Amino acid sequence: VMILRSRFLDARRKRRNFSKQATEVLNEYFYSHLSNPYPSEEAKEELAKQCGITVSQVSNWFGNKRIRYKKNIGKFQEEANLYAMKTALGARQ
Amino acid sequence: HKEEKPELDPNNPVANWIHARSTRKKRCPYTKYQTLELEKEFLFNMYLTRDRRYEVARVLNLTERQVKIWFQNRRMKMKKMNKEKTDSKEQ
DNA sequence: GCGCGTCGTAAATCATAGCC
DNA sequence: GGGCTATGATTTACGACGCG
Repeated sequence: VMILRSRFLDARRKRRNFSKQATEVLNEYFYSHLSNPYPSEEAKEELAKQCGITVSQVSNWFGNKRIRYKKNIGKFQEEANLYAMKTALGARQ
Repeated sequence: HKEEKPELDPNNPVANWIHARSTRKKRCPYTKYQTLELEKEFLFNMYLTRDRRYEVARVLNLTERQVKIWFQNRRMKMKKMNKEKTDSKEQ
């Protein structure tokens, strides 16, 4: 009964945007691998775990991110700078 | 630290990414009728015979290649749905 | 080699969350 | 509340590679 109920609710649950922290993790990976933003299956599993989402959702996120970034690099410049700075600072410590 | 590199490069980092062929057909969403008929056929059998493929393509006004690829994609979708179902079941 | 299989993806499109 | 854009998911179409 619990299973049926949760499945019913899951099916009808509305999509939510990912948490700020999850988006943070995904963006960090994306911008620190900007020359080749194609995580391996293992990397996707690790990201999924860190973000509390599924591997499929990680794949969707990278697919969307790559195409949207490519379509309008200018729009993402500020974001790119932000994460580049963040990883630079992180690498220094 | 290292000399320059990957981030921040004002030059297009996208240049290295793989690109679709310019000859690729633009995606063309199928009609409700086409999709419904394809789903019915898929329910009947997940794999098409050559004759069946020809018939379906003719009736729905699609190419045999489109029908073949639709079935390939549909099988991948089913696989994904099954995986998600079993994944959520065991936890 | 051919022909059809899966796998991963690009790109367009869909659906709607969420902001102003 | 209503329009509008951002965002996550789904749908076509292929390239790469495998197998019989």
